[in-house]
Amino acid sequence: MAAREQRGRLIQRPRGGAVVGRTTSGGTVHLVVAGTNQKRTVCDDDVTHTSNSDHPLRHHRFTSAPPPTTITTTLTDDSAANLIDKTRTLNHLLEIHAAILRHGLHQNPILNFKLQRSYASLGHLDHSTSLFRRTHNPNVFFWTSIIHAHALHAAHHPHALSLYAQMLSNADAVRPNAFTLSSILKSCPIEPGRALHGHALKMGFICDVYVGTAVLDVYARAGDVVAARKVFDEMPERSLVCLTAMITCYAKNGGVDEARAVFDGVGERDVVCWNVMIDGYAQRGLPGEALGMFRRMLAAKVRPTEVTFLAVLSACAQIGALECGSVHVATALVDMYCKCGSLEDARMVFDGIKGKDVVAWNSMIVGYAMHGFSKDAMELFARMRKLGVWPTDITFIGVLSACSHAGLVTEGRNFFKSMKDEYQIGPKIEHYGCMVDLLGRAGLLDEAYELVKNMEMDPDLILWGTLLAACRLHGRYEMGKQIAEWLVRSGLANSGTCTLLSNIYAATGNWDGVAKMRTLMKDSGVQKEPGCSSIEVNNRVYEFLAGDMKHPKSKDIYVMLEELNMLLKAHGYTPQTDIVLHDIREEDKERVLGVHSEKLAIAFGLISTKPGTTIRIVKNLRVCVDCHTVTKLISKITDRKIILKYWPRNLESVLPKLIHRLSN
DNA sequence: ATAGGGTTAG
Repeated sequence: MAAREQRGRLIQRPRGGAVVGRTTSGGTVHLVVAGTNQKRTVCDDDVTHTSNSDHPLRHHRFTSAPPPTTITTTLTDDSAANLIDKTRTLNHLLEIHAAILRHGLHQNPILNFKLQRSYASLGHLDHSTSLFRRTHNPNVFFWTSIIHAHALHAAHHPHALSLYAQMLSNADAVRPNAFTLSSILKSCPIEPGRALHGHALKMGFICDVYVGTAVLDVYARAGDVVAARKVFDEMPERSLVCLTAMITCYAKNGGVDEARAVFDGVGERDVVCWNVMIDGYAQRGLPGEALGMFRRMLAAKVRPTEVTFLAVLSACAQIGALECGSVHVATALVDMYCKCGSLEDARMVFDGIKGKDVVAWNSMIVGYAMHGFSKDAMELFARMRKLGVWPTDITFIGVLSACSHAGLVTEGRNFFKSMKDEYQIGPKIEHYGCMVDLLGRAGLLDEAYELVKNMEMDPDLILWGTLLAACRLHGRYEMGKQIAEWLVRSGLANSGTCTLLSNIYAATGNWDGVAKMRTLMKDSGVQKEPGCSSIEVNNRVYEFLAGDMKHPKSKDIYVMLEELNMLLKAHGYTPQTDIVLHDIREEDKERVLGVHSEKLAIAFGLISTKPGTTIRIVKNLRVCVDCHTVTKLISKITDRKIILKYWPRNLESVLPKLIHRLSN
């Protein structure tokens, strides 16, 4: 045992210091020892041999963690190989190893090989090396495998080089091939790397795309862009990995533009390729470009990894927007994409999060629910529960509003009940809000009103507003009028209440009431925030107010609107003029409706983006019924996906702001 | 029968 340890040290640090280089002369490869510049031959005795009888594992019994598979007494070469391939834990591997020794199968080089690889891949290089050391005359496969195992971690690179040197100078002189070369190149700094490049050229290995890429990478790591490019240019074929190595080389050595040029020429990009480009921009201090790339990556349906998040985080940090950990950042991104209406992008980021916490689940569930993807929200909730993640009150906001959007009254009632009974989460006013919305939308206004009256807390204006909106939706004007007038009388009303009451008056033809409300709103100073719709085109955010003429393309926008109007009417659309709060002529009402800010934004989106592009509008106020109908029709007529999102300004969070900032 | 290349901090 002591002798083996001593030999181990000897191999790691040969006489004179670490092996860092070697030279080629006339096709013969010699080893150069650092510091001495002496040539040295590693003798065969450096390789330890052990026999089955003295193996420490022979009588090993494992008591902790039962093995996943029972090892039968009839272990064969094939079944043993099979077991090794399926092994995922060290304990199980040790168990199999012991069984192999007990059955005398340890002579089988394939089994030994597989064991050695398994130990290495499970992160136990020590076991792997010790097994390799006990192997008689390892062939080129064994050598390549053990060298590769050492090449995977920078800490073991000197040892990998030492092993390579031993392989060359062994009595049996195992000759390296392209596989061996590509493995050892990973461990090489520029100096032995350059020599190996020469060797690869001489032996014709340089034509191998793996070797070529590894050589390119050696120069890239050393910052020799010219040499790397030369290797790249002379390669007979270029894989995605090779292209990525070239992009990395440029990106890391101050040539983002050159990197981008190569990147643009890549046909099918994978996540690593995108990561390199995103990180390249982030490292060059171009966070806007980095985030733009990230968005493009998501658009290309490439799922981000934690490396992506790191680069994106770095870009965000440069803008000074984020100061939190990576699950949090990823969740913030999910949230951001949900709020911007990009549910697919949000989902892509969500799926990439390792170790999702309940906040991450909540963001995605609420995101789906808020955009009417009730089924997805419910499915995600079920999956979350299956994985044992305990819901919070926010989860139920998502679940309940999903029920509300889908009209699932019974399910909603059950969730509301289970929230208290099963999960011990006391409903907050927001949950009552969801229930009122659910019942209200379903026309069950009396039940909704009862719920509000029996709440353990005082209803707020949002809750009343929900109920009032439902009253208007189902024509329950009397109930709505009573509630709203009471709110106005008790001085609780806000602009929303007044607007709704005006709506109700207008709907019932009570123009005196409408006029009274207008005066009241003016006098009491309750002001309606002007409706404003924004749209992002070519990385710029454009804002529109109702009847806006300030946009340079206003003329085109209005021409487009007129054309749309014609088509809409041909599709049977009639403007819902009853929502207009002015006692004016019918055609004037139509005119007022026709220039609502979201319609202008949509028209602008249609004339300034390519056919088929999704149009995303964010509006600060709720979208009126007419605009909702029109938007759905326009989407159908123009065959465009249109996302019209209500997002109040005062609730705007950091990330949507970030997007706006980046866009300006 | 058994092996290989590209992305991660200031």
